[in-house]
Amino acid sequence: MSIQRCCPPARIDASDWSECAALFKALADPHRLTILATLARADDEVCVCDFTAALPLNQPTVSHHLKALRDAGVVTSERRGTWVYYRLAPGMRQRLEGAVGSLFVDPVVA
Amino acid sequence: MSIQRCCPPARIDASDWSECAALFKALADPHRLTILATLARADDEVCVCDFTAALPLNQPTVSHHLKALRDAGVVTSERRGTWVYYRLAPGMRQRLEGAVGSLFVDPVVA
DNA sequence: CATCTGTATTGATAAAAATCGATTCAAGTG
DNA sequence: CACTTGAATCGATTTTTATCAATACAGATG
Repeated sequence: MSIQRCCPPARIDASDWSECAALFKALADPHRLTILATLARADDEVCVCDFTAALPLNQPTVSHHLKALRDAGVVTSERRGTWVYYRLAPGMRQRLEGAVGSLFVDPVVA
Repeated sequence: MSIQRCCPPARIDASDWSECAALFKALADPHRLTILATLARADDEVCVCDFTAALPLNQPTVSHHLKALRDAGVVTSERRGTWVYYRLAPGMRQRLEGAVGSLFVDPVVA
C-alpha cells in the first residue's frame, strides 16, 4: 500500500518567544501572583513590610520575589526613608494582554 | 519625634493563586510558546513530527514539552495510526484572558 | 510475526529557581 | 556617632526544570 503522509507540511511559527516567556515566568509563582494581585487591587503603592508580614516566607525570600518582578519590569520600587514601596509598573495590564494576544494570531499588531 | 508609620495597614490579597501560577508556568518557556503559537495559528491539529522537525530540540525533549502542555490542559492530543496530532484545548484563549483578568481586580467575574 | 517508524517513557545530568540564615546597606533616632 | 530598623544581597541547600541517550510502546508493513 502507499505510504501514508501524516499531514500537510505544516508551518511552524518562527518568532522568538523568549521575551514573552520571560514575562510569563515572572508570573509563574503563587507568591509573586499574590504580590501582583495585591498591587493591582491597591492601585497604589504598597510597603514591603506588608508583604513580609502577610506572606508565609522569610524576609530575604520576599525580597527575592520582589527583585524577580522588578527585573521583569512588572513592578517599580521607591525607597522613602527606611521603607521601600512597590507599585505596579505602568501599562502592565496592557502588556500582559498584549502578550496573550500575540500568541493568538492577531497577525502583525506591534 | 513620633515614630513614623510606613503606611496604612494594607490589605494583602488572600486568594490561592496556585492554579493560575501553574497555567503561567506552562507558558514560561520559549519552545512551549512556539508550540502554542503554532497551534493557535493553525487553528487545527498539528502532527508531532512537525514540531520535532522544526524545534532545535531532540525528540524526547519535544515530547516532554508536549506533556507539560497536556498536563496543564493547554493542548489535547489524539493518536491516529502511527502519528499523534495536537490541537489547542477548547477555550484556551478565554481561559488565559480570564487568568489575566482575575489578576486585575474585575471582582467576581467567573 | 519480524520489522520499521513515530511517539512516549525512563534514567541520568546539568542548569535554574526557591528558600533561608547570615550579613550588609540605608536611613532614622538618641 | 553608636544603635536600631527595614530591606537588599550573599552563600549554601534543596527542589524543580530542561535536556538528551537509551529504551519501550503502538501501529503499520511485508
